[in-house]
Amino acid sequence: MSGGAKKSGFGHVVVLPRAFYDRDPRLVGPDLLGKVLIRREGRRTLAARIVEVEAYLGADDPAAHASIGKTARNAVLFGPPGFAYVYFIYGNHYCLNVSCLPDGTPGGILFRALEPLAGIPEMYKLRGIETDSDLRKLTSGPGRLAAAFGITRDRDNGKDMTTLRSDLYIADDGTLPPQALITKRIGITKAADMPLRYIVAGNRFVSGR
DNA sequence: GGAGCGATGTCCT
DNA sequence: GGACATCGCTCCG
Repeated sequence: MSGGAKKSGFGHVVVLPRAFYDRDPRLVGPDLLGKVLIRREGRRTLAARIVEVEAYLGADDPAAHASIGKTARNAVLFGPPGFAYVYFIYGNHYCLNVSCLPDGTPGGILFRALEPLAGIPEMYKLRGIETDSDLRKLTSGPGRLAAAFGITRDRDNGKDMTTLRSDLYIADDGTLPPQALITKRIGITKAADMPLRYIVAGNRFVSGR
């Protein structure tokens, strides 16, 4: 904004409130496109624009972790909205979700791709890849973006993402909502035809084709 | 540039 | 014991 430059590069940002997530994931998903995921990493700020997400529902969605009922692992999905659900997959990768719908009703949004905005050198460091390697591969894919933001289950699962007191939250920086496209979800075998993937039209950081 | 596949930890049956 | 909301490396065209 105007005046003195801020280290983060962001001026007026508004953290998305809990009510934003207290809705069906099929409404929350497209509304998250264009919003900004922010991590306070020590004195540094990591920020990236959300360009690809997927909705995961409850009992009616066989691909959703919540479809098997509440367990120790997926409990966050059954809790109140606006909390981070982080799980470990394929022995190598973490994936970040945010819970939706009121306490007792499961649902969430998986973050699949981001467009880096600030703290890019730190993201490369966290990914453990060369600083001059392809920027598109930095945060394009759920495992990649989690690594770039230093997200782990121990550190972040169950964290409130609706407050500045948290070191991981989502904000609106005033960018106009982008045009959204809806497609089938990626990388699943069950319920693979449900149109629950939301992407920013034409954005080069979107994963897949 | 695309298909094939191994690595690897955790959870649930 | 098998499945898994992935990634990056091969090998082939």
